[in-house]
Amino acid sequence: MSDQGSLRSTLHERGMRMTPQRQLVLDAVRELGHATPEEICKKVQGTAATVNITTVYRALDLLEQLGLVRHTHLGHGAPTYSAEEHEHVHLACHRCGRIDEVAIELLDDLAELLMSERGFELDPTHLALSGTCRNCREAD
Amino acid sequence: MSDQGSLRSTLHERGMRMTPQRQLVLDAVRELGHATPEEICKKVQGTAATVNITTVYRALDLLEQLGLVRHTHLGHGAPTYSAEEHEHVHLACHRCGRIDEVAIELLDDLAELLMSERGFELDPTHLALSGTCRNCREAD
DNA sequence: TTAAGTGCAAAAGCTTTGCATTGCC
DNA sequence: GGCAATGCAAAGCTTTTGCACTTAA
Repeated sequence: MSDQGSLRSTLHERGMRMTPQRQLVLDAVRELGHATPEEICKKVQGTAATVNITTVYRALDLLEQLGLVRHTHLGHGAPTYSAEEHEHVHLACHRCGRIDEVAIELLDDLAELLMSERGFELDPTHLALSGTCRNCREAD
Repeated sequence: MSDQGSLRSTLHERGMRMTPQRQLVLDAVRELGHATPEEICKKVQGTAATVNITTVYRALDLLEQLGLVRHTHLGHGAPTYSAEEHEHVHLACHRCGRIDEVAIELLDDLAELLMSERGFELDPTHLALSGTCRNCREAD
């Protein structure tokens, strides 16, 4: 992952800057683990109350282009953003909504299979796997 | 899958009916493969122009409760609905948006692993796997 | 100076809700 | 008649867009 300095350079090459708002959004994403744009906005507004949710959306887009954050569809509703170093596969229970995480290596075999059979390069962190968690199954 | 008759009985037990609108929605879902509520609505309106999108949403909810259709999040934006017998795993290319399908058995090993390690019962049809398709990779 | 970045308001997409009307049983 | 189902309009929620103002290089 790029450090502060190289991030600034990357932005500078594109005629862009690391503004306080963008830094706050990045900090919030890193701190919150995975969070919706609105949650991120709330967090940011804890420090800088006037930051608008529009700016949060724009900052998230930019940070995603830069490869610093990514978003994941954990289930219905809003996507959640997480820092790039937060590399897990998400398991979303569609009964209770709980999100669990497993090591990304669990998908290695599948990824290889998809590549050899279809030429499809799997991005295992982008979407959650959906199903029923142990608790909910046992509650049946 | 239940046939016409048993479907009617199931509905009847709940004090509900198989209305023309619901039948049209079910037909449209089966015919279209996977389609958004709006696409389904357009299709239905080809036959019965006055059917409202509200009714489509309500019919889809009901048909999903009855296990006749299911919805899948193929990526950003609207979910797509497909008939229950339409059992594939979806591969969504996040570059070009193309949707490909692979046999569900490809996930058997993974499903078994998740069950034994986490007690998580995978529902492989609910969410698409995200990545980059061959065309887009070769276009690099 | 000037182009990027921001905030605000409004628009846009998707989905749900409230309510009066319709039509089966 | 009574209740489910429908259509319509309006509201709700998330996200995007347009635009004028601000600010850092």
